[in-house]
Amino acid sequence: MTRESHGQHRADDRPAVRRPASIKDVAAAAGVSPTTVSHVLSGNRPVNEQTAARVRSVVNRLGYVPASLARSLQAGSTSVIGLLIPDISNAFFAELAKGAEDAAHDLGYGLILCNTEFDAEREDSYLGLIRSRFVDGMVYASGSSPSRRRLEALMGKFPIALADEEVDGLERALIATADHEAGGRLVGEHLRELGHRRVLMLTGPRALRSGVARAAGFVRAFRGHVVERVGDFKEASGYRLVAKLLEEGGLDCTAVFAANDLMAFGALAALTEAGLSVPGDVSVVGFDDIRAASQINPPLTTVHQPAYDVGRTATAQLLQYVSRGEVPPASRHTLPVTLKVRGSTAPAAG
Amino acid sequence: MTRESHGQHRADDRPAVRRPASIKDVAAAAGVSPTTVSHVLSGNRPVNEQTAARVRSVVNRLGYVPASLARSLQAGSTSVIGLLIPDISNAFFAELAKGAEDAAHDLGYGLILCNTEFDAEREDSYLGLIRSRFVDGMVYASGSSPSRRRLEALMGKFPIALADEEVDGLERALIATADHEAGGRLVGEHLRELGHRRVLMLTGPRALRSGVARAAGFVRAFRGHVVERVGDFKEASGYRLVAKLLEEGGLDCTAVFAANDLMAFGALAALTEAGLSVPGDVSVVGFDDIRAASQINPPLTTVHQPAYDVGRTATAQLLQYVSRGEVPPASRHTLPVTLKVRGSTAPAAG
DNA sequence: CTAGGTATCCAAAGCCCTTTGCACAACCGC
DNA sequence: GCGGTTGTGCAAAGGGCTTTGGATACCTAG
Repeated sequence: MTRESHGQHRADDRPAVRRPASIKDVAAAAGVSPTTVSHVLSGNRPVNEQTAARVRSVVNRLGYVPASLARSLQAGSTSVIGLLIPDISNAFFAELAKGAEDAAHDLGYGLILCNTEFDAEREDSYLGLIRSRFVDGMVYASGSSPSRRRLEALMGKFPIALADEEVDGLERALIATADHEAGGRLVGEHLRELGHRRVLMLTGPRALRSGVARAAGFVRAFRGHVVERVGDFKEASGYRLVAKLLEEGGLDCTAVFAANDLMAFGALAALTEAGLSVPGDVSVVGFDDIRAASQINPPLTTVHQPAYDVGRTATAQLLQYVSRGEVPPASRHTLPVTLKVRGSTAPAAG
Repeated sequence: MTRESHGQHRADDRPAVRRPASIKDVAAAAGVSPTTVSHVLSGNRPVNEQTAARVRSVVNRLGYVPASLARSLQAGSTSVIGLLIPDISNAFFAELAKGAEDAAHDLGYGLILCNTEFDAEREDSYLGLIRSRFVDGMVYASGSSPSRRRLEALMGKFPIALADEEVDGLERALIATADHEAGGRLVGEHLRELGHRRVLMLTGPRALRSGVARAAGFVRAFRGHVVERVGDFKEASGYRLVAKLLEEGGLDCTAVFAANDLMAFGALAALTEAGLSVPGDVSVVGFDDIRAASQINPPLTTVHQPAYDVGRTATAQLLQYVSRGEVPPASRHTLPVTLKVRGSTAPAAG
């Protein structure tokens, strides 16, 4: 009992946060029932204009704002979705996030940022958001492979859209993705036309289908010798892989194709440090066309991915169904990519 | 008729989304009361191990996950906060967002991304999130000035933290910001030590307090002659201002200090085009240390801002109070900046 | 004068969960 | 045996909102 009174009202101590006005307070102050207040605010049923005016005035005076939580509970949906991405500080995902945010905001939805750092545990904790129905849906862009199984189970029960990502055996899914295979093909053709015959390809983790598609498209179009090294889409890994090869006695390739721009940056740095000139000695190609790609020296030849559109399309598609309480159907939206030829590629030396 | 059959048999069709199991369903299936289920799951009160096991098995079988919405309603808080920024595709804010997200996730909070594009209307709609108590707090990083007044009113009532942002006359606020003044000072000292005596300073709009602080710190430490030109933080303005001075008969300065990296890039381009060598003839310094700064040629000497830490600190501070249901006190956290000396600065010629 | 609107408003039933006060046994030491 | 623990589980009271089926009063028409 003493403990209770301690919490109740510590006389000389004002409460940490004053309880905000509820619909009951408004009703009482206006001399009507909560029902009427609700009707005035929502317009769901007609209310006598005089009464309505009185209610509105009280609402203003008390600064009443309906608790969206209660409304959501009653409505059975929150008007919030999640966006699951590995790394918001990667310009590609930032751009994608912007597209997703725009689409969500257009339809009055909020967007919860789920940054996973490719950490399976973190991803799971964020997927809890949808299982506990705190979000009405989820845009899933490139997660950690360990959770694929879990994702699969979720997709049947909850509205999920895949952005720039594919999942083996998940046919029944809503997917918006750039044309990775075509992107790889464009690079393959470009390097081939420049006379390159031996290329170092820095891929991402094999579990990510998008990366696999890029590599496949490239190999198919290039038709030369391809040395493959597996990285993790981070700048450091591009640097490390190339530096290691150089140490071990030479690259033995006239070009490097990195599966994303960040790794290309890393490769560029390693090459430059080793005294090699780009594109004089070695050509470098990236993928994504993040902003820095055109600002770096030399400007990076890369495949432009419509990151913004991918995010926007995936989200808009998802919401089209979520907002009607439906589970989205299987459908695929493949967005075109383009090759941006810049200064980092040149005809093969020799 | 055709339309309906298109949507599958509608008469006795299952609903679009099956109603998920509630605590009542679990209780009924396990032959206990909802109370007991709650206790089993929360551990708030001891439950007979045999009963608990039975409940847990039913929970698994039904795939029951408590509706976080109901829990939040009852608890009076949602464990979600908002992050309001102008542009997530700007690398600085993406980094800041990452810090904020990390801090939030560490404490089990979700983060709603509020991207405003400097649009006052959009900002207001997002501030509704906090007024309707859908978020427990808000990290506010650089909003549109029109809403300052509104922000001011909010700060008294709701938990809000300012990130890398200052507001005139808003003393009673929780603020985390980089030490802009010190950054300017570092640059001032650096150029002074290199023997520069006349410097062209490209500032940002005077309305932004952070830019003003940078300039003030610089002037104080440099103690030489400073020519000031006002830009707008964009690359083009850096180019334009320098090009114009060169046309009008010479720079008459041995160094340029731009208030951010983008303007420094512009300045660099203008100088190079005019046949001047950097840093041979003129030294150039930027501010922010965005990625491209180290990749440009020559690599840019600049002030590194801890964007990640600013986001993280602002959020962690906010949550420290929010998680206890308190309104955060006025406090200021100034984070240290560092000077990155790279290839764009050298001793003054002559 | 009554049947059938129409305009207004309210009571009560949820939405799904957690918390708290009790009830009921079974058991303890004295 | 008696007051007093422990262990175990339930009923009921919210938390703040929306929705829905009346209730009430007042009218209009037949």
